[in-house]
Amino acid sequence: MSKKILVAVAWPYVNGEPHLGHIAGMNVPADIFARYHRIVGNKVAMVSGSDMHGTPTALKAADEGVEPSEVAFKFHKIWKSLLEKMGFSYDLYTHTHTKNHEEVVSKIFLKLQKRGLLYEKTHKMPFSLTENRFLPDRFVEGTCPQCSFSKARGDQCEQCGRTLDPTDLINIKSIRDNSTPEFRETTHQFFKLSKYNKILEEWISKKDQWRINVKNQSIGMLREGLKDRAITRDIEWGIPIPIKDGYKTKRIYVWFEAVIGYLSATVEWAKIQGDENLWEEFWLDKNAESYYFQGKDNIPFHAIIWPAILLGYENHNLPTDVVANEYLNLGGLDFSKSKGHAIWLSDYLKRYEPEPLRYYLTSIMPETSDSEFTWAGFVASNNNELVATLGNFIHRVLTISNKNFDFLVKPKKLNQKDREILQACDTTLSEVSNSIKKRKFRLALQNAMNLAHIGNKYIDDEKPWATVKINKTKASNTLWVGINIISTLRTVFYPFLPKSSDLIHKMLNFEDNTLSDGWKRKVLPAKLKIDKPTPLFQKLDEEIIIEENNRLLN
RNA sequence: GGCGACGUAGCUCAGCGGUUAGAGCGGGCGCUUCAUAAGCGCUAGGCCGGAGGUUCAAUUCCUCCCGUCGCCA
Repeated sequence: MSKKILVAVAWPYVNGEPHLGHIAGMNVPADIFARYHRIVGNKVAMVSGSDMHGTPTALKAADEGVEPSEVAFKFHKIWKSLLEKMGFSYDLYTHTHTKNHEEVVSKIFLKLQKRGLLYEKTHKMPFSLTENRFLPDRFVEGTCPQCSFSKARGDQCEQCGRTLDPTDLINIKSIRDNSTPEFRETTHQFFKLSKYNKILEEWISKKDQWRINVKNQSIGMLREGLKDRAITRDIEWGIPIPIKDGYKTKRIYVWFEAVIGYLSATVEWAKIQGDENLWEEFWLDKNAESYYFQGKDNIPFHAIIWPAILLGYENHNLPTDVVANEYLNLGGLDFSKSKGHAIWLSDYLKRYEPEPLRYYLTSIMPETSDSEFTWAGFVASNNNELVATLGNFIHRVLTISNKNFDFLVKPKKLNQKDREILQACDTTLSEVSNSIKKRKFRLALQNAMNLAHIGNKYIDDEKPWATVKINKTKASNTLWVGINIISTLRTVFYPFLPKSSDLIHKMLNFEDNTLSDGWKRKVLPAKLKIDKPTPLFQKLDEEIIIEENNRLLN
């Protein structure tokens, strides 16, 4: 029974490059999940894209004196290419500055309006007299009324953390030209979020598979009560508002339209597939499942706001799960760009392979609490686990086979131990499967790696390098079982290390690829020729720990 | 300030009312030598953030406090 699985990955702001914190929290788990569902035979649409209209992007453009589109497209290209290099298997990675996205956003906007879920309200906003326009919250600063910090922004004070409204600021100034703005009335569209308070609370209460932080935070917010939110702004960069009068100089506010990207990207993907209605399988079929991967800062948008929009729009599937990760920190410091501490993905990829990083980031994935990236940890994980345990197991079995046998043939009779090992392969398949299904990716990786330990112990116990001299059949049988383990490792590591899996696949002279063999222990050909293997993973020199740490200090 | 999560061995984390708190990695010791000096076994290591409380019994439940992070005001 093939299921339909929508894998929705958070949309990054394109005001900078991806760093390791970004991909550890959303891309890595999403890709594992998507690849797993594909290999078990489910129909997957993994979609995301760049959030082009985010305030940070507009702000960066303003800082550099260029158009927002220039910044957005520049970083969109970078993101897209780096995500590809990491082997993330997006069915579509698009962006929000497309005609298609605008159409879908407009359609939803108009539907909500038609259903009486939007209303107009006027409030006061800072207006720059020198630039003749309204200033976004982050374009003004002034003295914080709480802590007297002189550079508090219009949305928040960086010193005391208080959230602010521009009208709260004392001695307000435009950060663009230091001029003093005046407050003018402006009219905006508000979404009746409050209408969905109760229904969302009931809906989330039933989600017993959701991670505890996601569920409790959402319920907490709902108990406090939702407030209606403005979904338009006085800005030029963004999606135009499909209202004829009075909204020419305004745009849809980014938090409202970016989440719609999940739907619009699926629609775009369907068009590219040549079947315009294909998106409906994921959004209208009530048996379809949808999983949203993102960082913990994004929980309210995915667990409350997006579901509310979907409820207003009618009939579209609500999230099956909102898989929010905590943060990946660096040496105890935040990975945040603004604080200047980051390992950029582009830098990493200049020097190292993608898969050791996928492995390490999965092993320390911040599923339940913040975790820490260290170069020492990275090197240890590569050298001790990938190379020494997994890579070496494969290498030793293939080497002994290649040196001693022209062909391995299917054993006539297996002993008790051999059968137990084959059983362990099957057990591993189901353990990894269960862990991934439950979105426990760290555990799933451990389940997979455990089979390599079992394999190493089996080879140690059976000593085929010795038995080959006295009992060639026994040695051959052991190696045959060993190849079964390798073949199973190829399968269970596929969601995590797809390239490596396909390399193993080739080494074993199998036809087609890992994906096409499905999630099961492959029935091996009766006669197996084993070539001289080349190591799967390379050891890293411990020197790089010092090198990389020095780079971080600069 | 309010809400939420987290705080358990050097590191990454499990556990969550009940015998001496677990795993992987790292450390130490031993075995092995087919393999990228890889592997296997054994072992050391912890007032389970702090203070109270509930209970026959608490790392596990409750309260308060401290710390970290996120969201909201």
